[in-house]
Amino acid sequence: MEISSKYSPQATEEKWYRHWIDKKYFHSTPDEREPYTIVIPPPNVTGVLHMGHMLNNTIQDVLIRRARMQGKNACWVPGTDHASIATEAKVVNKLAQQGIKKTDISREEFLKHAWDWTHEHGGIILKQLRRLGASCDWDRTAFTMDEIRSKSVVHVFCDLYNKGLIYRGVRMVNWDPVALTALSDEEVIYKEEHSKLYYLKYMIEGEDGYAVVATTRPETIMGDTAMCINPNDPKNQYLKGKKVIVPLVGRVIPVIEDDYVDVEFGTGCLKVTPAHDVNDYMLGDKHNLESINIFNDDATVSEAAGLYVGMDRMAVRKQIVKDLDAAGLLEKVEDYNNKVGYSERTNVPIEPKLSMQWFLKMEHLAKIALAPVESGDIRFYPPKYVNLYRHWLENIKDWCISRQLWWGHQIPAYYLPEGGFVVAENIEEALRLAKEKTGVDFSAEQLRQDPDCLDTWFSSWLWPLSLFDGIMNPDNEEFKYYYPTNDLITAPDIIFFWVARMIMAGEEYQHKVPFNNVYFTGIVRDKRGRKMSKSLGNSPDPIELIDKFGADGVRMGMLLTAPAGNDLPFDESLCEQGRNFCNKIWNALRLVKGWTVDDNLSQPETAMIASRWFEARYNKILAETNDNLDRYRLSDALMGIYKLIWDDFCSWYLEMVKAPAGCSVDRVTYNETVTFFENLMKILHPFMPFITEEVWHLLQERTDGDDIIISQQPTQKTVDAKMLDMFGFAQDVINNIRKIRAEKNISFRQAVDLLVVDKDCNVSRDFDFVIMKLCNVEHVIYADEKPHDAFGFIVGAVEFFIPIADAVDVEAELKKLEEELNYTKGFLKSVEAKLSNERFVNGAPTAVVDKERKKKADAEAKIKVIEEQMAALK
RNA sequence: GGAAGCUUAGCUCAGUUGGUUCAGAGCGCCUGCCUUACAAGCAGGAGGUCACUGGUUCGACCCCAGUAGUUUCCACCA
Repeated sequence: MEISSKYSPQATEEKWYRHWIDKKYFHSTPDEREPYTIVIPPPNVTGVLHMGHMLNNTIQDVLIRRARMQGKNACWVPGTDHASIATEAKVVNKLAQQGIKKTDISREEFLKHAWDWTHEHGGIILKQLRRLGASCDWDRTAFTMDEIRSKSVVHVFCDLYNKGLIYRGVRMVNWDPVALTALSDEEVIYKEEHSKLYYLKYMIEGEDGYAVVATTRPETIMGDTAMCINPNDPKNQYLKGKKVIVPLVGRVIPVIEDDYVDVEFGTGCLKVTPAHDVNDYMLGDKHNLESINIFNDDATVSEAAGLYVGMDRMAVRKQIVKDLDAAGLLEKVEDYNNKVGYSERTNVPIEPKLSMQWFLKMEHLAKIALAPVESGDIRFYPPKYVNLYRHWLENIKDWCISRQLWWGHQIPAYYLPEGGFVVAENIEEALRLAKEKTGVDFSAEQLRQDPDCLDTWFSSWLWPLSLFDGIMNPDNEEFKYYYPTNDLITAPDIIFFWVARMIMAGEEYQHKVPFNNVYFTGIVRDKRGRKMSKSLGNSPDPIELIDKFGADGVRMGMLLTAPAGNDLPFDESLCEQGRNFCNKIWNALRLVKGWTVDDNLSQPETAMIASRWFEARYNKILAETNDNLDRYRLSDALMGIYKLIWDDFCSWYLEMVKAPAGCSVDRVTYNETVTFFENLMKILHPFMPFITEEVWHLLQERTDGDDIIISQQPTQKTVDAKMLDMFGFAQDVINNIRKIRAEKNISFRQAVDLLVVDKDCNVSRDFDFVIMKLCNVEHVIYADEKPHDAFGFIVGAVEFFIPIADAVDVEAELKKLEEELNYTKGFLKSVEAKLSNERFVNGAPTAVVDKERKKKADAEAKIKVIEEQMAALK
């Protein structure tokens, strides 16, 4: 059979993915098997695949494929998230390009545009995941705004409202002046900035003097309604009871006292702007101050300010500084580093704003979410995130869940014509409640639904429940079968946004955890350690990578350096390594497929030994692999398999069993080799699904449905440790011979003899044929005497020589032996020191002491051999 | 300001209750090879005071304390 010397992934990958889909291998329905469930962290519906998704979904696919091959009913549910702010922003932009302003069209018209956009761009990312080989149950693809999920969200809102956990009120919230919506605390990112600290003069009313206030935001003085000092501040006692004049504005404001003010900062005088700062708001509340909102929603100056009306806040800052300076009211300006909150989505500075919003009380939910993580019902990998999680929950504030957006789940609150509101899952129910509340019959038109929609995460947090319709229909068979899910694979930056809240929802609605294990991936960075981002342009296109290296190659590249929770410095060369590995496997296949089998041949001794050894080696690595996977150590598991295939199978086993050029191989060896190969492909399959399926089918004719993806993982057998030990000795011998060949420039083609001086008959002769084959040794001769012209080496306490007619450099040989002698003597000394130490012999466990005694005996034997050899050379 | 993590070979990282010759792996690097599966390969090789200082112990990469560097999270005083 002609097989190309290079593995070509493109055709293979497409072929097998289609085959798996046709066979419905990804599809799961409840049955008597143990379920294994993963729900995908839903990507933004209009997003495109980036390296973070690649990592995350590769890991999920490894776990799901392994579970499938363990005989579990594996179900990986895919879906997308409507991503309220992000998607709405995209639609607004698109409309703007067409000259349409959001404010000029109705909610219904806008939503139609949004749905069009969603249908046009939605799901691209899910198609891209297919290229990666993701074995999601596509029949179950869900969307956070589809019917079941939407109903679930509305139901949960009403339920929590009825439980008294959701309330509406005026609070200081984080306002995004570009997206024109409130945000939750989690959506604000603080960035360090080099800014200025401005010292402004506030004239004291009725006096000549003035007080100086230090501020980073001079543009907010139009909203000042007080100056605050610390009552215990000696340097500002003179201001007590006074009134001061806001510069430029001319408004007279009182000096209030509060020990909130830091005496050390600036001048100890604080301007109080209750409408535009969280702490000032608190002060204003406490001291009954007036609150003047000087900004419009888009952060331009409002009429209420009286000055600079209509200008943007940043422009005002520049202008007002000039004006203050011109008026002699600016004392000085200092450089200052502070942190400014930015909107996670639109990347503009947040404006604290007083507004009417909906909130979810968190005290109760935080409490029920902490318990399962503390108790270990949910395990975090790596566990360091437990601390982070606990700290957040213990300091949590109420969750602002309303957004002034249209793309999302509209808040199911209905306002009555004469004030007041009812919360209901639908309009009929709302009408009923309205009548119950007021005694009046209203028509649907008379009720006005709250125009705001809910935070995207208010739907995401129900994901593991709502995917199986567990909110609306909690008794259904599917939900009972698949929930709780097993593993959640996600990035640590959404531990609060998503992970914590899913646990809350799971506990609140099922009194059950939504998943048992959470695997936190690292963040994919570039070679220089920078986070991959669109703006930096340092993120490779995953699809191009797959085109270049194959999906299996890229998967391996992602996994090789990705222990849980560690950042991943991504480098294309990792994918190259993955591609090379595919090629290695491919060539091993070419070798085996090139063999002709002769049924009349009996199995050579070398092959017999090789087979026994590889069986042992394989079982050892299989045990390690299973252990690694059980502990979510995917990189280590993959590396173990990589070395098992490349080093043990290809470099050792195949070299041992392959017949000389032109000769046939016996039936037993052939069959054993194919079986080994198959088993290797099975344990590799979860990591590299395509090439393993291809090789599986090329190794043997398969009946319909005999596919590796649904095969069972090999069972683990006991490891023949003695065999591994003995073979290790033979490997030592072989490596020594190769080293001598390399050092002495003896070509492999030139056959040599091997002389063994083994007085105590320590060494098993079973491996002689192996040594002969792998080192091109013509004769293995057991002798009592050392030859004269020979290069020697020692393994254990056995001497080996390669006689060479050419002169042996006695000096060099002696030097080599001398070094080995010194090393062994030094080693012996340290062992003897330990053994002569009474406290060691009495204190250490007997097993440890026995080991030391054995080390001593071995070293002594070796020293004796070396000394004899040196004497002979002299 | 508070908290947590990290520091082992040129790079990325293992090292699971202190005890095998325990100082490791992969990649990279160097040397020699187109040996009839594979140059995307084969064989061999070199590289490290385990951040630093002190302590506990018969014995420390491992446990404790401190120092330095670094990363992340939380909070935020204008």
